[in-house]
Amino acid sequence: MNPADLSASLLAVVSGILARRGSTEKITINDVALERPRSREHGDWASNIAMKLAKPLGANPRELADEIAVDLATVDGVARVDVAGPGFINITLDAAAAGALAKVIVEQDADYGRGDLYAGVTMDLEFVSANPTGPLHIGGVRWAAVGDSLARIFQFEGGIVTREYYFNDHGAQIDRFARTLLANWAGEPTPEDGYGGDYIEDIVARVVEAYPGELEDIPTREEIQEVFRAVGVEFMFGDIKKSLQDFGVNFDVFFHENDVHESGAVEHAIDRLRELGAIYEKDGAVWFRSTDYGDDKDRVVIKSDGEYGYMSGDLAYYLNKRERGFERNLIMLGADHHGYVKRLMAMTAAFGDKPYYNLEILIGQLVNLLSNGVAQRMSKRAGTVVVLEDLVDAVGVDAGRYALVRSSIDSQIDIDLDLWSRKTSDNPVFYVQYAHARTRAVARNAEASGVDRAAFDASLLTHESESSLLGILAEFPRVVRQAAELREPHRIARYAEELAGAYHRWYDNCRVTPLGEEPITDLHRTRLWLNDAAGVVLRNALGLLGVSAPDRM
RNA sequence: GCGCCCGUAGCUCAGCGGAUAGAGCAAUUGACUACGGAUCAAUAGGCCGGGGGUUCAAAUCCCUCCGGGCGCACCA
Repeated sequence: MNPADLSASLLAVVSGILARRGSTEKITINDVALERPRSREHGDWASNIAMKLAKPLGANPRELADEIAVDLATVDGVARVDVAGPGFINITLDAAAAGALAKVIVEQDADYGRGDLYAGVTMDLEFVSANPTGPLHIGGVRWAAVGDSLARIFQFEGGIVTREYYFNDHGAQIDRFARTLLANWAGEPTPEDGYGGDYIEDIVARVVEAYPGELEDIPTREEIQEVFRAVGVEFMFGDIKKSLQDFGVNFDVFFHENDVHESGAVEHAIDRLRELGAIYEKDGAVWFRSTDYGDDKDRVVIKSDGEYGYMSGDLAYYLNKRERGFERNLIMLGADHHGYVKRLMAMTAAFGDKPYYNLEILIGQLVNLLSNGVAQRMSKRAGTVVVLEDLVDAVGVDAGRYALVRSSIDSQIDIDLDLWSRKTSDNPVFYVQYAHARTRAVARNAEASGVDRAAFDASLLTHESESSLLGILAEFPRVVRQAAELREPHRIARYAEELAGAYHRWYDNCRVTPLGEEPITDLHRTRLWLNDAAGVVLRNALGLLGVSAPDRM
């Protein structure tokens, strides 16, 4: 008996009552969704359907609840149904019905929790996309952790997911980067709009090293700068890729902005908008009439000097993604880019697509760094950069990823570097990982003392901590689905913590291996199933976060 | 001025229409001759930023004010 079965039973019961009352009120499976009560004394599952239906039926919610309760109590596997408060229906399953789940989970193993929310849907997730003008700073790292986790969640829900990095190797930022390298090489001061930071010197040295001849022999300054641009960007790009790989984030596509310009895709996109009547000319420039689609102001696509405006690249890139066949396109951006949302949605609508469906922009708040309790301002140009490697060096990949993915992206998060670099375990990731390691230790001990999974009798799982653990295990598929729908991976992390807590409590109360000379019984064997089920779900949850589930710590 | 996000326990943050608002850390107390004590049990700590409104029911939805962060170029 899982929540879906129970919902179906409840639906049948309520439909029967509606028919009996001669009501034309229509209800669906969504109306009878069960929730897990906060307090254990309210049973395993609760429904508020009676309160929802009371008004349209003109009925007293408590009486209606009583009526539902009587019928529901006859359902197989339901031990007790109580009506409480203003009309809550609290359902308690019998131990056998609730406990059967443990075996199901162990048998489904890595597939437990998998859903079909996005079955067969092509999805492109674009994230990080930092300019190759420096190492990955901490802000970009948040999206690496969150974006990769989201991709895993979508895949778990059946989505056909592409992880994509938009590599901006075209614009003025790259020119600034090249000029900075050139100036450093020539022993000149860093240009006013250039980049600071120790890595500049390093890159310069590597470019000099990599260049087959002598840079001094190149006749013009422009040509030398071009060498620094091409080779320097390549190095930077390689460094970023490697950092991400080491962080467990692997992109399927690295898309170069240059391609979009060189392939004629920009003209193609503008032509397309022109056909659709969304393009006009004014003051010698070419404009996209984005205000027709909800934007605050129209946007320049070709400047009066003939150069392409910034947005032209976005137009071409989006169209390119659609032409590559992606139904859903998600872009993750930092809060400093939230102003883009309207114009990108206007673009989506102008192309005849559905805003917030074919294109979604996820805006995440910035990460603050605290050092000695003082916020550090990050600036690439000033060189006060905290990069991915700093975080990994301080706390490791697992803790780093977990910490970044544990909070809602709507919240700014503070990362106290002093605290984190202490490597103490005041980070919940250890709590969760330890719970998993413990499930493995218990399984090892069970094997050593002769407890196996030859028997399974769910009716023996009667301890309070067992029904509590089972209730949480049952929720995993719903949590995954919700995390996918809301694009909120942090829900998985919070769930994992709750599960770890329930597991530790169960461990404290219920032994899998017998003590001393006690004989091995079916209770021990059945508990081994439950133990392993908890291990499976902890492992699956951590897997969705890109965090390892160690067997030993 | 306009726009987006946030204001919940000492700290970092969950909860986003339901029943007594939660977790981790920090504090106090207790449990190791019991499957790893990296654990567990207990105590203490909240006008859920302020004020209106909608609802049977609001931390959650709407309005407004206050406070904080980030944006509003023919820059990228």
